[in-house]
Amino acid sequence: MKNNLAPLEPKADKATVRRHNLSLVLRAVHDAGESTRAGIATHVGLTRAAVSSLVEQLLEYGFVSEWGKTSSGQAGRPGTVLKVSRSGPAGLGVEINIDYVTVCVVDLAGTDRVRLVEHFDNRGVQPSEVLARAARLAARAIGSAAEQDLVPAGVHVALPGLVAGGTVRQAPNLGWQRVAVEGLFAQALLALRPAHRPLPVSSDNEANTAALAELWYGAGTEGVRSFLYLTGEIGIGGALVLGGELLRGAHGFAGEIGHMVVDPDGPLCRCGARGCLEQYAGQAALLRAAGIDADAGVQGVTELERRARRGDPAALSAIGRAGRQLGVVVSGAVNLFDPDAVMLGGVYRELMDWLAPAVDRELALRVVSGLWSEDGKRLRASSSLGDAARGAAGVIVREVLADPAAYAEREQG
Amino acid sequence: MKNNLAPLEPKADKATVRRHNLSLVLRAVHDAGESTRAGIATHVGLTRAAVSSLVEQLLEYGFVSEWGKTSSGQAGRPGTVLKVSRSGPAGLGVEINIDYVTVCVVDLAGTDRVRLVEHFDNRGVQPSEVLARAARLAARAIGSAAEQDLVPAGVHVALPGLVAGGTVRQAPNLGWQRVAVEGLFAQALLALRPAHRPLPVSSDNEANTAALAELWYGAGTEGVRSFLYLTGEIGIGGALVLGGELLRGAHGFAGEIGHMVVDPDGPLCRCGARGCLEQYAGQAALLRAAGIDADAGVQGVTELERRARRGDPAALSAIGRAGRQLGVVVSGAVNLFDPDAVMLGGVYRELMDWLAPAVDRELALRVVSGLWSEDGKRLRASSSLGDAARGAAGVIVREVLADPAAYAEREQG
DNA sequence: GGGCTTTGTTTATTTGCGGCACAAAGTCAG
DNA sequence: CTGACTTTGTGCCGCAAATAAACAAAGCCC
Repeated sequence: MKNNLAPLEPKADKATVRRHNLSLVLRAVHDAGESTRAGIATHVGLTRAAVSSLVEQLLEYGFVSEWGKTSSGQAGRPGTVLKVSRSGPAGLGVEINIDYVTVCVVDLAGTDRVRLVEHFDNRGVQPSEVLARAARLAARAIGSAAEQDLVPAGVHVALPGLVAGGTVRQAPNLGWQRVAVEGLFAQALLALRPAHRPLPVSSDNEANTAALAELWYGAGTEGVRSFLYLTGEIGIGGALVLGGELLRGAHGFAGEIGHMVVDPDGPLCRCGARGCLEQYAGQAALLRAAGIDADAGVQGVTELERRARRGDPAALSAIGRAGRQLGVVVSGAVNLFDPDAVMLGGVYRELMDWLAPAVDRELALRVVSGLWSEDGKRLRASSSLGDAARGAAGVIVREVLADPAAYAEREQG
Repeated sequence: MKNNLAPLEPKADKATVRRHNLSLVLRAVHDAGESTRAGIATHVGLTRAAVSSLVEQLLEYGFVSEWGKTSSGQAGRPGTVLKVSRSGPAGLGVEINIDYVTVCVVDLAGTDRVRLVEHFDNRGVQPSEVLARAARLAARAIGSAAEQDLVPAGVHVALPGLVAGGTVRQAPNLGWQRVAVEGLFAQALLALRPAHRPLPVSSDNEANTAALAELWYGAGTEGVRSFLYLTGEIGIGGALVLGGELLRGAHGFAGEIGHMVVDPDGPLCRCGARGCLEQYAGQAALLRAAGIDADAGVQGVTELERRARRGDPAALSAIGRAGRQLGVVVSGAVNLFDPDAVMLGGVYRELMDWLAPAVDRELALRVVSGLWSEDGKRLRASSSLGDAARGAAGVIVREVLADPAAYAEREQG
């Protein structure tokens, strides 16, 4: 009777209703792209009067703006066009990766308004040094944003590693261990802008925010709200999106697909175990199998693609083998999670043409629900429109959209 | 901008608030076991006046009942004791399995009030025949419940197979394919009780409801709200619970762990693929490896346990090997899903003592977050208190608890 | 220009919670 | 035993936010 109590959600009252409907209307305006009070009212089921009142408040706070009248050839009085404001609150996303840092500012409508990239090999550099560098870039982005009347509501930092509770537990590719990123980044940013109010800082795994970018900004995946996202880089990152929500797991470490097992007695992995997927389908393994220098990095992958395109047998068989192993593991993940689609990102995107058939074959063979083969487009390359930085910025944007009242109170009160 | 729109949730108004708070108070009473209006008020954050009004309504509908006064030695006026009603709405759970059918009625407090089991080999029998048999048992259970003033609010049917949208897509162990269980069961039940209002019928995978039973009624797992549940039977069933919610996947087929891959070139599985976990750690494989007749069923497992207890080397090595393979696959699932715990049910429960060390070793080696070894109790045998039928009944109970107003309206209006 | 339609606002009404006061029913100190 | 104190549960009033209905505004169409 007292077992495994679900924590009770907070009570509801008038204020809750208002907050909820405020967010509802804002998101309706967001999703419609262009709409009127009356349109929103019929869409969300509120009366026109209620929507009017809510929109008035959203206008006041600067979340939406009016854009003249609808001049459609329809009968009746034309409505006032509502759009999500192109100025005001925005999201700031930071991606810290092996050899670059990307910072971007996304407005409420979801468009990328500022983007700064700095190439620099972060391996072996002191974390605080890297974070300070990222903070400088972020500060510049905030400046550019201000020129467009955009004010970041928060920063979300994405990193390649296990991150939870504001700290990087480990990031093997960066060589980091137990780094309090949120604190360090906030500190560095505050030092650069001492006059300003500190920006709320949050952090996440890079694969997670990349998956969210795919969800929110990806092209050609309309209606896909549950998918497994894989990104082949130095390591293999993964993330799970279920019903439009990121699956973070009990401690925030979900999605680590790179160390699922292909062969329990396979080659030793740097994680200490044997036969991890990374040793078969990771970038280094892929290049090595094709007879290319495994440390060649991005150039190596382009070279591999070139050879595959030429029909080089060694390249094709290397990709095919990796694809099969990838398919074996991914089919397991699909059996566990039953997603709508599997998206391949990172280096897999370039190799998709040769990789996909092998992966798909294993999926069709091994996915037990028998649903895999029924329609063809369930294995896809990830869209180029979403990257980890944009997803990170999107996290902030979604927070504002989910509770505009909270943001407004924070700013005003 | 118009990408992957999340469906907007319904608007909120006064009625929504009332429904929400009604459920909140009811669940608070449920969780506390015994409480007073004032206690609930401070716990959920509402005023005593509001709670009074809500409780009055819950009393009227029969969800809670008063049980005299608190006679604690505390100063102040004693409060009226509130408990979840032991009569009124209840949950009816039906588990249809290979060689038995279990039906049980669970009251709002979560106690098992009626339980009927019928042993019968359902393999190869016409689905409609099996469902009719189950419906007869269910009708008897409804009768017994009525004698205790319990009225089922709905039936939830659990089956060993892929079930979604009210139909069993396939249940290899029963030999079923595309059976519309909900419709057939509802029809059979209605035929037995023509005078009564038809009971809402829903259905689910048996592993899913077993996992929910573990969540709601299991012992010794307080605070564990995210776990991977495995049940070794003829096949290997699995389910994922995340933050107290069952993870069903995009089509309802999540949790199929039995066909994750141990060795891509391993023995052929009846699913058509090679090297599935089931071929290594399934009941048949386990018995065969230990030199016991694989068709011996439950007796075979008891025999295996006896031999293991005696120290029979063949038995121990068979279990150890299966444990290792199980551990390999489960570690992959843990990396992907990052649960709090892994629960082993079914035949694994009896073999836990010899199985667990091997499984745990692989987990400690392969779980990449490095969290596995930090505390010891993350691999557990599932509790004996929860079975699939009870979990199924619990699903109905939770529905009522989640929206008592809806239930009351359905009954009254 | 008058009828029709649609939009957005205004006004009155409803409803559910918060705040406060108060009666009820106990404990505790002397 | 009695009065001070504490805690519980319940009226009563006010407020906020949504609904309902009426109305003015601003276009189409004949």
